[in-house]
Amino acid sequence: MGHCNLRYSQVLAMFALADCNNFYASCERVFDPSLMGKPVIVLSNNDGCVIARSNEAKALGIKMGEPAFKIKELIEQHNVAVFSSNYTLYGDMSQRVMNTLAGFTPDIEIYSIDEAFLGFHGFSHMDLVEYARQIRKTTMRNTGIPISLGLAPTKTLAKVANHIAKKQAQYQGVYMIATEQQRIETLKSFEIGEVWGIGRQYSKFLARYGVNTAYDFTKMPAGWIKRHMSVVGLRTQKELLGIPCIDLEHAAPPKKAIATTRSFGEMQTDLGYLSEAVASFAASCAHKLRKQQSVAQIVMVFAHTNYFRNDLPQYSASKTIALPVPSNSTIELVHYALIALRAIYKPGFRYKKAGVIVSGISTNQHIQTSLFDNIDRGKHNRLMVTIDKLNDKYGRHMVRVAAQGTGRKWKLRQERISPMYTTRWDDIITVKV
DNA sequence: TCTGGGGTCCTAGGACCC
DNA sequence: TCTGGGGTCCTAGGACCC
Repeated sequence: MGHCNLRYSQVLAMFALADCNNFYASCERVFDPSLMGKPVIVLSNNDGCVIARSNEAKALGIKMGEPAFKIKELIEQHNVAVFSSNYTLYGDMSQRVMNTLAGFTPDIEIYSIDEAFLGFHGFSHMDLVEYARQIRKTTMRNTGIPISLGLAPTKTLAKVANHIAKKQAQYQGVYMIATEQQRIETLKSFEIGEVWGIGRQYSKFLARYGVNTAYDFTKMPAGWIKRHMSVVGLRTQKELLGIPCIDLEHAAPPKKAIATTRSFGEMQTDLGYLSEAVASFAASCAHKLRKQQSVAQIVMVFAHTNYFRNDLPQYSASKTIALPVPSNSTIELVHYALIALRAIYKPGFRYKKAGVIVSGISTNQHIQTSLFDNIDRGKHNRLMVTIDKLNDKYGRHMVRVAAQGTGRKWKLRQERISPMYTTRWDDIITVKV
């Protein structure tokens, strides 16, 4: 790109990153317009810490990840609206946003619940900034969710542009890095720690070498970056230079690991309690496996005490078990998860969190059966299909294996959950019994 | 009293093989 | 006393993301 004034869009495909503003907080506001212009926050599981904030909440100085109990006074003082997280609602809203975005280009990668990359090639004749404004307006009209768009010739630069679109009001939610000159100007005033792929550790490290802006980073020798930050850092540098290295990924690849982990509302010492929780986590992993039509060979169970309680004895352990045959059967996964739990459980400690992670994942098409496999897998599969159908209709925990218990005593604390606005109850109850 | 959950990728080092 | 070299696989740990 020798000519400073040549527009990228004339020679390169352009990327846009569309990002929902304060997504979870915005979702809650869509269904309660009286909250417009007011501080809104959404809390993590167990109502533990802040995971989303409206602009007004940010202005009050409420930080991301801050424990809710520490800002109790601030909340009362400023009448902050507080919500427990409602992932069903956010998932539905996300789909609506993504459907709208997909109407503007066939090239879309859903990157997370609130972000999508859009690809524009063959759009060189168009005013992309104007087009992005339309996308923004249409999304707002269709879903009520405000979004920001950043445009640039690489995904990493599109992320930078998006950040500016969101933070600097004068751009009204749309910013494009359109020329080489603009790229340089933009990166000179962009903190390195805000760059996609540069986290806290690398920021600290880079600062020691006087690298403070994204522009500084582009000026470091490639060999030095590779040595200290691996090929991943090198890729980030190239992308910041305007050389595309990361493509759109259209179909989400199947997951390589699946986890269900939770903190408990209260610390627990009892093996019985832990067993019910772990059994439920394993059942959830099995269900997620079946949903993506895969099986897992490895089951890992972990449990640990509360790291924040320096006054209490600490314990943390995990146990990995290889299954004889890869499986997605709730019955089998629960069985092995409980064996693992019993192997690590030590009485006397107060456990705060536990989880199940399955890996060694493959498609469930052609399973290599073991000589010693004495489980009727056809029968298991049919049972699992039935369980999934019932749970889909009657709720996630309608049918479960005995080990999960019935009480859901380890249930989350969710004191401020919003109503299930987007759930269609008529679908749920019209079931032939 | 109260601090989330679910993922990915890369590298180094050890085991093992020929 | 001398004691190769190259390859693969696995795992743990560390970085990152939303």
